[in-house]
Parts: sequence; structure tokens; C-alpha cells
Amino acid sequence: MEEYLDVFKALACIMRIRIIRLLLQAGKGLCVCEIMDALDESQYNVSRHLKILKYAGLVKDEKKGRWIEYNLIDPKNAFYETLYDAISLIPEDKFKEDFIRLEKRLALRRDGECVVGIADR
Amino acid sequence: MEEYLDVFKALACIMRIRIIRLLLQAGKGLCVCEIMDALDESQYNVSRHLKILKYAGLVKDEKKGRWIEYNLIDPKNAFYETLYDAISLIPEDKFKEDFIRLEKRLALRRDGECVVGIADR
DNA sequence: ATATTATATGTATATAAATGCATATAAGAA
DNA sequence: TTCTTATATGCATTTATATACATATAATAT
Repeated sequence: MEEYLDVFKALACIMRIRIIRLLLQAGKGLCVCEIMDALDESQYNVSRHLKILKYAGLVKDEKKGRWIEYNLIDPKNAFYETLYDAISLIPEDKFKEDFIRLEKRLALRRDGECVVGIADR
Repeated sequence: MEEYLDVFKALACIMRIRIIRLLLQAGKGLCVCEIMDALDESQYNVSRHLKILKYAGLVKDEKKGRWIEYNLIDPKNAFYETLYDAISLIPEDKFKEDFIRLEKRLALRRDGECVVGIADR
């Protein structure tokens, strides 16, 4: 039961809903600095919430040189799939700002790779 | 956005997941004393969690004489529907005890109505 | 009316979660 | 090696949440 509860708990926080929805929107892995810039949130906050999502089995991380890329895990079963669906069903306009910033940020990639780091430094 | 968050928050608690699943299982409204007995939880605890679920738009209450019957709200939209689905997808055995107690408790109804009150008094 | 019973809620307390800052780790670049 | 930069985390603080007990409210029964 704890496993199922952890997933619901992981989704009971705006920051983490925004992260999941951002990854759904991107349709590909994003590195932490890209997520920070898209959400306009601090590095430690993003990092922490990613850890919680990882623990809940919703995202995975992968080292890519100096960056760490996070992506959604392919849903293990119908339960996870249904929850991704629920997040997809939240109206898009709630995430408009995030998506605009994401697009700007992704435009800085070279050959589909993140090369920038934290943008507003 | 708050509305959507409130629903996830409402589901981020075992007691409330158990209540929703109990109502899904019952397929009909249950009064507070039946829910207490089925979940083997205190009256104030059940009452409070029901309030949170009501606030989140997941359950509704209806006065029935001296009892108050709670039932699931027909999902307003696909978002709510999907979340009920997610809870249905949690394996049944996690709720086995609750379901056994529910069945015993429902056997005490007369003509489909609750007549007993709080059983272990 | 009084007693009884079902449900809700105020207050207090304990537990958990989110956030902020500072710093640690780990990789790449020079 | 040293410097820089991306990410993670320890600690402290604040805020939210769950639970417990006692009591209030509201309906029924006598």
C-alpha cells in the first residue's frame, strides 16, 4: 500500500505536478538546469523534488557528462499510466508560463544536447 | 490549479484512499457509522477525512434522518474519472480487511437502510 | 421536555513536508 | 593540478497535516 500512497503523495505538490507536466510536454529528457529555467525555480528546490519523484518511481535520471537528465519512467502498470493521464488532463493554460520558458530554453540546445547550464547566472 | 492540487492532496492519505475505495466497492452511499465500522477507525477521524474529500469535490453527503450518507460524486470531468480509475487499480487485497468488515456491517441493514448506528458501543 | 444517538468541530499536540541557505560532490576545462 | 560548473544534500526554520480528546449540534425516541 505504501507504494501507491507514495505516488499520490508525490503528486500532491504543485512543483512536482509542474515537473511531470513539463516532462510530458517536452516528450524527452531534460537536464536539471533546463527544468530550473523552465519552472523558474531554484536549483536545490528542483533537485529535491526530482528526488521525491524518483523515489516514487515516476522519473529516472541518467548521467550525460556534466549534466544529469531526468525523464519520465515508462509506466510500470495501469496505475502509473492512469496517473500520468490525470496530469495530462489538467488544462494546458495552467502551465503556459512554464511551457514558454521551456521552449526558449530548449532553443539553446546544440544538436539536441544541453550545452548552456544555468542560464541566468 | 489549486482545484487540481486539492484533489491530489485529498488522495495523498491512506485513510482517504480507503474511504474512496470503500465507496467504490460498496457501489452505493454509506453512512458515517458504516464507514467507521468498515475501516475500524474513530468517528472524529472518519468525519474529518470525509470533510476533506467533500471539499476536494470527491464525495457528497446527504441527510437521511438521523444518519448522513456519503457517496462518490459522479466525476465532473475526465480528470476526476481518471483518478477514481487509479484508485480502482490498486490491488484489491490491500483493502481485504475493510471489505470483510463492510460486508458484515451491511448485513445489519434493514430494507437496505442503515438502522444500527455505531456497532461496537 | 429530556434522553439518546449520529455527526461535526474547536483546541492542542505531534508528525511530516516544503523552503532557504550553505556547502559537498563530481565532472569537465584550463 | 586548480578552477569552474552542475547537481545533491545537511541543517534550520516554517508551514501544513493527521490525530486525539472533549464538546457542540442536530435529529429521533420516550
